[in-house]
Amino acid sequence: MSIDRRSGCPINLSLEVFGDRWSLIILRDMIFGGKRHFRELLNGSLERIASNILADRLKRLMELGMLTRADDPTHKQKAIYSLTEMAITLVPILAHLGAWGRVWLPVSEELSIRAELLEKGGPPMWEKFMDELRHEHLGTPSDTPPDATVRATLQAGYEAVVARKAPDAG
Amino acid sequence: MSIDRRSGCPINLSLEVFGDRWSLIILRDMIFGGKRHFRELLNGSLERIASNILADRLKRLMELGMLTRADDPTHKQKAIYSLTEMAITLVPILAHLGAWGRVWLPVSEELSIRAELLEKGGPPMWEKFMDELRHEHLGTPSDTPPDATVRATLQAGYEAVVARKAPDAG
DNA sequence: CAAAACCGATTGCATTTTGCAATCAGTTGC
DNA sequence: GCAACTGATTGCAAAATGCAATCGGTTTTG
Repeated sequence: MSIDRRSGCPINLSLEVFGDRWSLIILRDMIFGGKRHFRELLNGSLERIASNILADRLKRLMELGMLTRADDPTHKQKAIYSLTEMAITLVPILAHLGAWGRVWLPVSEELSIRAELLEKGGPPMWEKFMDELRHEHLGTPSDTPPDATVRATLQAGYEAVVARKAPDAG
Repeated sequence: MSIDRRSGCPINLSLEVFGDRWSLIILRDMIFGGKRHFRELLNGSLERIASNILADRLKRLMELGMLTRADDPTHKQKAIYSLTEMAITLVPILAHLGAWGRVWLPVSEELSIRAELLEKGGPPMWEKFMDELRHEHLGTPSDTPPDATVRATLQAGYEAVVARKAPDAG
């Protein structure tokens, strides 16, 4: 379950951490979707992860130091998963990954608007986003009002595209 | 063999292209190691890829438009694999991946010096490297002398570390 | 206060992918 | 002519994945 260490190459070691089809999807949903609970990740992801794979990856990501798990005080069974600093610093990689995919792959418009905004925001926006994630997951202080967060900005962009594409829904 | 399209999310689509343990290793060896032939990739990689996996991934990467294959005029059996623009634009992602791995994972000193130099060089160095790769793989013009290439710079850094660690070898 | 919905998983099982070693037919160099 | 090398392919065991059903417990609902 832990890391292979086929070689000490940084790219290889990074791939051994998240070089699979699901680990980064889970982290994406936590980072951009704000998901913190098992069921949110299970039912919320577009790619329909299976529950045993999700359980396995959450365990693995915890062992690797990317996530921590805590009991939810409001519900005796609920677990809250938090990103560690190690996972939060993946933001620039996810931004690049999204930008690359947007250029070369058949992305859908509504799902790529976030990547576009994040790319245009550049490193300053990524830094701000990482600070927000540190506040949210690690409890560090922050003075960003809840409606001016990067996540809210990305979400607003997404909703604007959806509204434009289906103007007379409802 | 081709892409799954579990969703149109750019991050997901990117993962479906190289979200496995070997695809990026192969591209890494072509980009940083200058490998162009099957046997070079087979015997050259530190991680000891199996020949069937290598054949499978080369085929897959060609189908996805990341590589092209041409006959080597000097040897009727030899194939030369070339990066496409799609693959060359992975350089910034590989640079970030290496930088992240260097911070968080137990990298070896001699194998991470390249990542360190590439990180310190920043986007200007990445652009220069991509131009060199375009020259090497796509035949576009370039006026960089062969000894001043980014790859040569990275290689020199690697050899300096190796020499320092074993000063009286040979 | 019982039924229903929800909680984070776990189990069983079929399918797919991986990893490894051996091998292939053709080409080249000596 | 023969050994070494070329890009692969084959057979097979082991591991990972995908899917559906289920678990024991908690909370909400009528």
